[in-house]
Amino acid sequence: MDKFVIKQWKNSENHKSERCEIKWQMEKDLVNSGDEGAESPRKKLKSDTGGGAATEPLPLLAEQEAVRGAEYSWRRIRAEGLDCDYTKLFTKSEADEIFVQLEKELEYFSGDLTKVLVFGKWHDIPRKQVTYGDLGLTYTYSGVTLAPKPWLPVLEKIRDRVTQVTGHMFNFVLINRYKDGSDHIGEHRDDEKELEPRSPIASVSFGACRDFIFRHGDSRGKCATHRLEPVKLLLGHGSLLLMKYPTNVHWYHSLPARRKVLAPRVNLTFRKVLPPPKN
DNA sequence: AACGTCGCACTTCT
DNA sequence: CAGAAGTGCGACGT
Repeated sequence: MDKFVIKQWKNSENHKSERCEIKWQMEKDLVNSGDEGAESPRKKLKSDTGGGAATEPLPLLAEQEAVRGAEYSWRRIRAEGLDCDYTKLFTKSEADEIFVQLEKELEYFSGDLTKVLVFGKWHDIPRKQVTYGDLGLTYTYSGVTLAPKPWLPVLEKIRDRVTQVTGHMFNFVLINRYKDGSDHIGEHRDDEKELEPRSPIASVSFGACRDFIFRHGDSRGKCATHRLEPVKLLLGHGSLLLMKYPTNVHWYHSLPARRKVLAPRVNLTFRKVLPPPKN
């Protein structure tokens, strides 16, 4: 399966580095991404000694324990107004297979749907994007309205696993593909008005392991009113990050550039989108 | 607010 | 240890 993944990747159009380097990185990413947990292994990342800190070692949450027994171990990520749970959703071999299938079957948006409107200016987004979900829903984001394509079996499989493990149902998924470490997404909150209020968002990742950073809204800028440390996670191959209310009220999140990452990552954020208002 | 890019200061790597 | 590379984050835009 690894060979298949690597072959698949070598046929991809987006890279400038040596093939052997890419192959090596891909192997490394896939090997490393299986069990890294939510906390960065890098020493510079603060452990929970300090102020707004974040992570405790793996207690199981009662309701999920009832559903899945000890099969999934969860890491709670907590800070003031931040409430997330992280677990490995798929085994490495399951995740490898799904990743190959996603790379083969997903059809990303092109043309106008690859741009966002900010301050009256159109920008190409530094990633690829597509939405799938129940037909009739729409999702509007920075000047672009995205209509979902119909569910694919592989997406239903992921969605159903998320439901099984979290007890939450989702009718929509926004998919972002980061071709390498230069692709990224800036700080934002998922506060679109067509999201069901207080519903959690389930973020499932495949491929390269990437840093993921939360910053408290009031800690940003020159006149910050709070001084909360950013909360930094690593999102690994086959992982699930469940972002629960009220995380998205006060915390911004981003996937920063990581120039040394050479392999692609595909991220799926499952959401509960309200049906369009009747007119 | 938006959410991207840019520039600069700082840190980490080699 | 010094220069290069990588990162964090505020400023800016319409």
